[in-house]
Formats: sequence, C-alpha cells, structure tokens
Amino acid sequence: MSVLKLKNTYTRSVETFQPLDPEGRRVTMYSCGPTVYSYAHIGNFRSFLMSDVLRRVLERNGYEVRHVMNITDVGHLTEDDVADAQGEDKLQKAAREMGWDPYKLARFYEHAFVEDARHLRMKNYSGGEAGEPELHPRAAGHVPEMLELIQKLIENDHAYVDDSGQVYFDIQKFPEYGKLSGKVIDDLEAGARVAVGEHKRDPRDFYLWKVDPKHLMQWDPHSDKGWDAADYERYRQLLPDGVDERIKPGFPGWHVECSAMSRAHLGSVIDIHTGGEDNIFPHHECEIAQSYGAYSTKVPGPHGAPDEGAPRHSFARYWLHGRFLLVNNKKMSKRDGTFYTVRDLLDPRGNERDELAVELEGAGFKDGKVPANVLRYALISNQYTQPMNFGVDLLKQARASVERLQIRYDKLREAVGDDTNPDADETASDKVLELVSKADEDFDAALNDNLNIPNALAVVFGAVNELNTMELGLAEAREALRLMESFDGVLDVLDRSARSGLITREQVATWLDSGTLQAKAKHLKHWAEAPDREQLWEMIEAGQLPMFEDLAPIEQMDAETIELFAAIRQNARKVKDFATADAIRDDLKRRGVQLEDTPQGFRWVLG
RNA sequence: GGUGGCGUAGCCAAGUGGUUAGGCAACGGAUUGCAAAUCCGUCACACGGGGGUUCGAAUCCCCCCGCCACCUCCA
Repeated sequence: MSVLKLKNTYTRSVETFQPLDPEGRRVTMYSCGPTVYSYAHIGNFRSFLMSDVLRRVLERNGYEVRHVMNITDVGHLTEDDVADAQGEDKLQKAAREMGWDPYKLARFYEHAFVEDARHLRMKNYSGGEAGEPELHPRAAGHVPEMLELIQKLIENDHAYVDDSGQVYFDIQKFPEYGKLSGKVIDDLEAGARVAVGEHKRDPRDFYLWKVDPKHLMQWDPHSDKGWDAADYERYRQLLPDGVDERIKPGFPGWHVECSAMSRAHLGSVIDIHTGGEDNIFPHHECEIAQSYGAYSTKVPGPHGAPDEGAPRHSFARYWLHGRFLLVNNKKMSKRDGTFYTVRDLLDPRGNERDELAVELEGAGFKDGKVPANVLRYALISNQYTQPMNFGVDLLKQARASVERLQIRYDKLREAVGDDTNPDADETASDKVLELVSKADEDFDAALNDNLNIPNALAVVFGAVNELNTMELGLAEAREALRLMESFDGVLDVLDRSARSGLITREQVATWLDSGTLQAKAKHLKHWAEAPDREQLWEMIEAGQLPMFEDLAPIEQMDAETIELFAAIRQNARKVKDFATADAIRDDLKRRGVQLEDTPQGFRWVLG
C-alpha cells in the first residue's frame, strides 16, 4: 500500500501524511467554504471539489475523516484591508442592492450552494453529513466563539482596541507572519496599496472586530442587543465577564471566523486546512497568527519533514491550496462572458444564459445542459497544484471520458445481473484478478502521490481498455464491476442506477412468434393514455409506426416499453424494412433511449 | 517593482537523467444492413528558443522569449 503524500504550502514541499491522532485513525480537516452573497462559481467549486477528492482519498487510506466546511455569512468585506472607512460587507452590499435583509440573502444563497454541492456530489453535503450543522458552521452563528478568541488575543497582548472601539490584530507580535505565503515584510510595506488605517499601528494589522453603525448585522458585546437568544446565552457562558469594555457594537472580521469555527468543531489543532490559492494570503496567514496569538497552537512537523518533530506555529499541520481555474487562460470575467456559476452550466436557459446554451448545444450537449457528473469530472480532472483552463472543449472531453467509463460500467452491470445466477460459484481467472488488484493499487498510488488525478485516470482508462479486450465470465465481471465501483468511490461520476438492459434474440423471437407482443402492449402504461389505442395498435400491425411524440413522455420509457419497440423493430429488420427499423431507433433516441444491436441481441441504454 | 508558477504532438494533461503515460479529436482498417459499442493502426523518435554539463537531457545549469497568477476583494 502506498503512502499518502501531500504538498504542504506551509513548507512548500511534499510531505508524508501522518495524522495527529495518536492512534493514527481520525483525521480532522477544515475547508474554507463559500461566502454566500451570490451563486458560487465553478472556480469556487474547483476548490471545494479538491477538498472532496482529498477526503475521499483519505477515506480510501482507511482514515476516519471529520470534514468541516464553513459558510461565511458576515464580515467578509469588499475591500478587506484597504481602507477602514470604505470596506463594505459583501453580504450587506448584495442585500442592499437586492433590497433584502442580509440574513434572508445569506440563507437564499446558502441554499443554492447546498443544491450545487449536491449536484456535484460533494460528500459532506450528501447522506447524514448534510444534516450535521456543526460540519457546516455559519459565521454569524459563531460570534460568541469569535469574541472569545478576540478577548483572548487582547489579554495576550496580540490585539488592541482603537479609539472607535474596533479591534486589530497586532502583527508585530507574531514574527512568523508571512511564513505560509512566503511574503516578506519589506514587500508588504513597499506596496503602497495597503493603506494605513487611521487607527492602525502597522499597515499590515488586520481587524478582528469592526464597528460600523450602518451595518445591518451587528452584535453588542455588552448587552443582548443584536443577538440570537441561544447565541447570547452561549456567549454569557463562554465569557461570564464579557469582553474588553472598549469594544463597541459591531461585527467580526472575516479571518477570525475560521480560527474560531475550526477550533469549536475540530479542536484547537487540526490535521488539514484547505482553500483556494488566494486564501494563502492574507486569509490563512491571518488565521495562523490569530490562533497562535490566542491559544499558542502548534503542531510538530511530520515524519520525514526537515523540521520533523519541531513545533510549527500553526494550528493546522497540512495546508493545501488549489490553483485557480482560468477560462481562456485568464481569470473568469463577467465582462468577457467567461464567468460561470454551476447552475449556469447545468441549466443555461433556466439562468438566462441563452448564448451559453447555444454554444453548449453546438458542442453536442442536449438542451445546452451540462450533466452534473460531467461537470464534476471536468473540475477534478487535473491536479489541484496546476491551474485549470476551463472551457467547452474541456467539457466535451469530460463528457467523452465519463461516457466511456459509464458504458463499461453498464455492460458489467448487465453481465453481473442481479447476482443470483447459479453459476455464481465460478471463480475469476488469475488474469482478471491480477488486473483488478494491480489497477486498484496503481489507482491508490497515483492518488496518494499528492492527488495526481491525471495519473489515476490513466490507470482507470488503462484498466478499461484491458477489460474491453476480454471475454469476462460472471465472476470476472463481478470483480471488474467492483473495480469500477472502487474507482468511482473517489471520482463519483457514474450513474449507478440500472440504466441499461439486454434483450436476447430468443426473447424477441418468442414475442414475435407467439402473439405475446400484443399482450405485452396492453401492459404499457402509456397505452391507456393514448387517445385511441385500438387505432395505434392497428397502425403497428399494418407496419405503420406512430411517432413516440404521440405516445409516451420520456418518464414512461420503461423496460417493457423498450422491449416492445425493440421487437417491432426486429420484425421490420427481418423483412429488410430498414427504413422503419431505423426510424424506430431514431425515435427511441429522441425519447432518450439508445438501442444497440449486439451479437447476443439488443442492448438499450437510458440516456 | 516584489513573489510564485507555466510553456510536452491538433486539444487537455502526466512524467524531473536512460524502456510506448493516459484521455479527447481526426483519419484508416476489422465488425455491422446502417448505426452504436468494441478492437487494431496512424497522427507520436512531442517536450518555447539558444547555449552548456553528461556516455545519455523534456528532466540538471546559464541566458533569452512568451504566458499566467499572487502581492488589493476573490476558491
């Protein structure tokens, strides 16, 4: 079994993963989640999906992962550090523009985010985890914990309160500020863009608590004003003596939320912290400074690292950052029309992106919609340490790749059937067993090599190619199916529903010869709904086929229906009426059913 | 200006000193009534350019060119 190695931004090197848990089993992971002031875009999701792949890889390695991803719903300013007077909370700004209450806005976009996350099969939003609020903490619900941290920083002399009642982190008290990002102090001071706030002692000081009477979301640290009752209760318990009297009503700074929430839900030190590359500076740099200033959090350098055993003044041991997603090799830009939200791609027309729908239709996407699993594949298909150049071509390639995997998977499923075959006792050949176990190991090795997805995909397609050249027995098909499911445990791009079936030539022959065709037809759901079913049946008997538009909506294309039309088509083929046969196949295709002729019979796949 | 990174065949993308990565696209062939799927083959003795080190360089060193990101809100 290969060993998991990850590129740690903190040391700029690839380190062996080793959990802090003495038993080596539990892993704690915190990912910077969305700021819910608009729909998340695909760049956001590339980063979130990186964390999703990572947690799945950790699980493959046998770890028990606790993955927290926050929701930022307060405090993230438009100009965070630039000027104290001008920065406006992103949520407040969006809320003002839409004429909404900021809380309503936050919930609206949080809901949209969760929807998108589910479409893209993020594990922390599926199954039981979706219902665990502590895995998806909201910043506005953690003001008590943030004030606790702020108070701690003031007491430790790592933060100060200015004349207006705001609180700043005192950068000079943390000499290691800049270690994560590799920024040197001189660079920052030379940069004229960092304005020195009136009350700041150092241009790099960042605020922990902001005072702005116009802000709609604010909390009074000295009374219950502005508080949710339960939060206030918790605040009183955490800080019976309150906070520094000079702190005025206001709201928390952006950086402080992650330090506070990660501590609240994962403990004071954690294994892994992830985010986008832009989070490195200043966000994560600030988190490290705060957590250390308040709680002296440190973790030992892992085995094999140059600083093995020596304390790192960071509350997370591994810092992983995804590179940006680009479009046309540039950052996404609304002005250039290269800005895509997840929902834009999943349903362009439903999101007023008609031009995008047309472009996608031109690329062969039905109704201009990109299937969610194709989008997921595209967004995880290269290594997170490389920038991704997104575009319609990438989506086309992703679709082709997913389809290739899906076809192999469907065929294996058909071969295995419901697994009650009496031949189930037969054993797979060594050749297949070796292929499966080697592919699984190679897949692990690629993923464990700092999540090298391209290499992992090379293993997947290599295995698929080999399997395609083999005649598989039942037991072998079962092994191969397991392999595909193993791959998909990380990739999660397959449609695992029974979406295909086989109809043998013998079955068709029986229907055609014994008159059961008509009996079968009577069972069709849509038949009863047809305006004149006798007439329709007469048409079929006369060799005239009704168009399916006249019959059933796609939802009703079940196995029975498909079998009927496969039989009718075979009847036409027998008398060499290929025009009719092809018309049926084309019609089925329009109804979302692909019909294929194979040596054994007929194979159908729901599209 | 400072920092980091990238440039691999038509496209995407692994590979950091020595045996065909892989995918997509295109084309040819096998198979098929036609398709679909699948297989075989071709494009592919590819590595931005120029020097150098080496028995041997996509990989190491030097110089140059082009592109991108970060340093300001951003995943």
